[in-house]
Amino acid sequence: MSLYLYNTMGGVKQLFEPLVPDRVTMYVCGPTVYNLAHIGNARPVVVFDTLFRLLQSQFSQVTYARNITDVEDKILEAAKASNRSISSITDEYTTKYREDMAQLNALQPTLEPQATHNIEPMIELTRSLIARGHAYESQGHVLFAVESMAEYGKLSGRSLDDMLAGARVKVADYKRHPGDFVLWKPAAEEEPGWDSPWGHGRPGWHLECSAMIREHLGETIDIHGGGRDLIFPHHENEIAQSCCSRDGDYVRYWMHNAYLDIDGEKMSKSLGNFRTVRELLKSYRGEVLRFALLSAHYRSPLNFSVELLDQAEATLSGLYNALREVEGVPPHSRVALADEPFYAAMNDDLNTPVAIAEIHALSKAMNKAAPEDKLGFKARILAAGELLGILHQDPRTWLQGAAGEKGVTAEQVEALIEERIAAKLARDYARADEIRQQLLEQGVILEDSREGTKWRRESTG
RNA sequence: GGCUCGGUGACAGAGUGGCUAUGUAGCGGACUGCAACUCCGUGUACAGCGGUUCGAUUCCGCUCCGAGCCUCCA
Repeated sequence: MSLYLYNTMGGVKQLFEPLVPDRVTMYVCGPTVYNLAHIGNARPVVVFDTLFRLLQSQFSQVTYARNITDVEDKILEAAKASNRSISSITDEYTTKYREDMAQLNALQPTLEPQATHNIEPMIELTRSLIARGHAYESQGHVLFAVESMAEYGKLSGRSLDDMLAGARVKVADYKRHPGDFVLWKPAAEEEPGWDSPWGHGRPGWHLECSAMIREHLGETIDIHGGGRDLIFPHHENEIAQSCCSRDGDYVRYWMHNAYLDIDGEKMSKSLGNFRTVRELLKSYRGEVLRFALLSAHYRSPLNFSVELLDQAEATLSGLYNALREVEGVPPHSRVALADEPFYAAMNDDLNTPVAIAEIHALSKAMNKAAPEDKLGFKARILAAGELLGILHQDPRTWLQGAAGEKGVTAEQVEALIEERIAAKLARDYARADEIRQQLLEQGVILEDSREGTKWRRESTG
């Protein structure tokens, strides 16, 4: 089964082949830890976690790094505004970030390098850029000279002329060219900083990724991912830094996810139209959020709304309901992934909507299958779910433990079911219906079957 | 202004030059004591106008609308 990925560099789907056979290196831009992650920030996490799972299913050694940016102007501002130390802020939000992403069933990356622990490689990188004539020092800053790189702008498909034409930024007087960007900047006495050949200072935004990739993953990596909005300038500048500091490739496959829209507008911190993951987890289980994020292809914008989450929850419950009907856990027999339609969809540039549709097809087939065949379908559904990071819970737990769990307890429900069974045996259908109605008002749905009465909580938003 | 990317049925969302995407919701039927679940069926969906073609939602052009990047942002 061949994996095809859309490469932003070049703009076409390509067959994915790691540089070193059976060994994959992937780096994804992680959070700047100065506040809570919003659901838009969670999209790349879920998308690349899913890719991580897919890669692990076919390559024996997959190294996945996701950085933590713990030095940045926003953090300094946050510290100043709240009168707290930098580290107390970055520690708090690093922890919360990990907690939130774990709720989305995102696996821990292989590595989580932190910027402040990798200053030396950044200084080294800067030094080599100066030595090779691609960077210069000016008024305490070290800047990358974009004109020194013939291919600058290749990833984002823009030329220096285009950028100048649209320049809305006032150009700092220490820049030779308006497009030059900061590698190292001076820090005021009271600001955090590190000693460098260019004085007390701190790194520019783009520097850490280039330096940490080289430090932890190597000169050339296979996959680099992040949100679309990072294409320019962030990733463009990373390429400039890394490619100009030595010879050779930097990243072989660039992948970028589209963002979440709210009312047709991008969800973003600056627009203020965001919902934090932490807030949403109060109303929806992490699996619902994850499923919702996977319901659109990663390169398409996704309309985010309460309706989307409610639909996601209803859909998941339908699948869990089908799984509950099939008693027993499939043996750990290998599902032949290569033969599975859902696997083919995943290998087609991570086409999760189609993969999900294939799970529905399996679910439907399982419902109609002869009893002895059902377990086989269940195994295939669970294998598909595992690849997507969903359907990993016990169906009963899922169905009976909906978010909130307000109202009646499981024990009360069971007791009422007993009473209702007795009423039914006595042909007291009025009482039986009364109990059903009473439970329904508490958000509990009963399902009678030959094997007895099952129940589940209604999906709620 | 420069550079990109989109407009699919109530909602979400794939995909394709001619064949049911899929799901949620709705409607009809089977099943059920009644329900639920499940199954079966169901909706003049592809922004508009031209063009290419035997045939276009799918290719090309134009128009309208929307979004993104160019400045911190997943």
